[in-house]
Amino acid sequence: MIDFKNEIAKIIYSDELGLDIEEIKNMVEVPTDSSMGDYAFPCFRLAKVMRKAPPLIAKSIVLRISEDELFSEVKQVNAYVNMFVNKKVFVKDVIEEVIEDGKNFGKSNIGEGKSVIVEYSSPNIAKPFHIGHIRSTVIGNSLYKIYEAIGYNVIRINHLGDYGTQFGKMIVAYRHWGNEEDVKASPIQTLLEYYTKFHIEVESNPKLDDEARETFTKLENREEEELKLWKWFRDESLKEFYRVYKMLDIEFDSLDGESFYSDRMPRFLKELKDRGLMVDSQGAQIVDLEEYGMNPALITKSDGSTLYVTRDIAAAVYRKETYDFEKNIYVVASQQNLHFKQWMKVLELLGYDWVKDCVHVPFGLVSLEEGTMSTRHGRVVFLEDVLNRAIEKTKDVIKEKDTNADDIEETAKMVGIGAVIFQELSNGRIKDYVFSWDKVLNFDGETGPYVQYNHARAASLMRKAGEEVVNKAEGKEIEYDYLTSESAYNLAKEIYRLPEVVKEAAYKYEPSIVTRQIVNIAQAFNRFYRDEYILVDNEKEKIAKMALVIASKTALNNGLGLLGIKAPEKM
RNA sequence: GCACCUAUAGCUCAAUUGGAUAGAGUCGCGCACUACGAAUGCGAAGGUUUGGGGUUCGAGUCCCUAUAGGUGCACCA
Repeated sequence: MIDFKNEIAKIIYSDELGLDIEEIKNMVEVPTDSSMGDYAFPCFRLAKVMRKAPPLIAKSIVLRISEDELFSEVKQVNAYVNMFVNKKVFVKDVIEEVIEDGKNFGKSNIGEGKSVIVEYSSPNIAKPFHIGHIRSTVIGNSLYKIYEAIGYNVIRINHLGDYGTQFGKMIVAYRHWGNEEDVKASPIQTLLEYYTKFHIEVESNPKLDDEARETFTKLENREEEELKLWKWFRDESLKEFYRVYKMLDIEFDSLDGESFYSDRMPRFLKELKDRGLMVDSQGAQIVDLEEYGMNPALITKSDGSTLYVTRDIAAAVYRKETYDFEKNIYVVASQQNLHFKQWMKVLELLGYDWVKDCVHVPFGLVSLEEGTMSTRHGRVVFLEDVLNRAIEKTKDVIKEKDTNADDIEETAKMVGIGAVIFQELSNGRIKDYVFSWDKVLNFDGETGPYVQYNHARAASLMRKAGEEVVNKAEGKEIEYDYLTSESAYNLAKEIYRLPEVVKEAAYKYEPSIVTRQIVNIAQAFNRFYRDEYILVDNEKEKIAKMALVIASKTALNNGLGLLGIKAPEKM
């Protein structure tokens, strides 16, 4: 597609400005009010260099941009150069590109030949998969799709919380009060009960804590009995996690969690010592970070066992050496901001300069109306329940509306689960939010079902138009004179933006930017649908309009795909 | 106490990174299903961008400060 900002920058560019084309391109903006133009160039910043009043500069620029093929009108308004693009050229350019690219529309090859790692989901073994986990899981999955779309080879890592003192406690609890059948029947629930019981019992019997630490040390030393139990707990938990991953259609390339790095740590302990970074403090080994305004990083406990700072250091180095990433992205809650700053600083002090390519992508807290989530106090909403209820709700809606959905079961899954994912990805990640059933089960307004609905409606139009018309539209036998209306043009404009929005989302690690754009496309499609009757008798007009319908459907489908949401043909 | 994050319409959120008259959805109100899907559309209403200073041609956006909420701060992850 024509890169209008770039075209404008090329025209405006001249040596005396002291700016390169890329800088000028970044100055080109889209006016908030489209009646002022499709693109605008503010001249304030040039005033200093050129020693001329901004409006005069604007005037001189206007003279250099001819009203030719690309622009139908260029005018100066105060310090701005306002440009209106040639609608016919623009609509043609967009439609032909989308039809040609099809499923690849929105993609680019910026990342070709390069790898990024996305670490996401990372639940703790033997703990329930609850609504709090949806954020990392769904944001990470979307970032994977977004980075893949801009050409990167993406490695998806589920950094399981499968190690640490907690497993010492779990094993101790199992030995005291557990039995095999209960665990097999309902692994996570049972293991959680043991874990909770441990915390109650330890109040009156502090020796249990010592026992747990010893047990964990045995696990670290890979003693057979402990290792066997640990592996069993892990496998049973994973089975339950995968039920949810399957519903969400999410996969991973690696499940190497914390345990995987357990035997890779001595190397770093040595490096830290050799560099004189390791300090003894109250029996523990620390790296002092006071001069960087941080608390010390705890490397090993007084009993010699390691902590998660150490494991994250080992993990980062392992990943660099294994995958040679350009970027190593961690989708982890903002509560861990300090932790990430700490271990990254330690790596920097060790001289690993690539640590600058490790990015923590934080997100805000999910709480319940009753307060912050707490499995031990029963304040928890399971993700699986949320998905199931969304599916049930969708079934009710389908029955009530008596729609033309073919397979109710399948459609309800697409729409219900899509609604939950969409909701999660519609706000900026850093925002905290309070989980609400009303909100997650609301399908009106700027929601997943709304976007899917418009996609289904476009599909419906294609079915009604018939194969012949669709084929001609896809064969680009299009008379663009039929697509000159304001609503057709605005729709094309929103579709046009998708590829650049994908890049922005990648660069900012922010899927919600894509979410917002597909809402814009759906809204513009709706307006086009309202303003113009599409299945007209005039064959050529019908084909032209169908081409725009197809382009809209493609854009919606691809956009939803980047969020990890399916686009039903009927619903 | 210190550090980081957040604060925009009744509610949930945007605002092209410092640009023109701050936009959507939702709630409530009033409309529209006898051409293509009402999970929809249209209209009106809704604002001292938390308060106060500052920086400059220009500030919701940057700086300072106050307030409110959240998160984190040594042997859990």
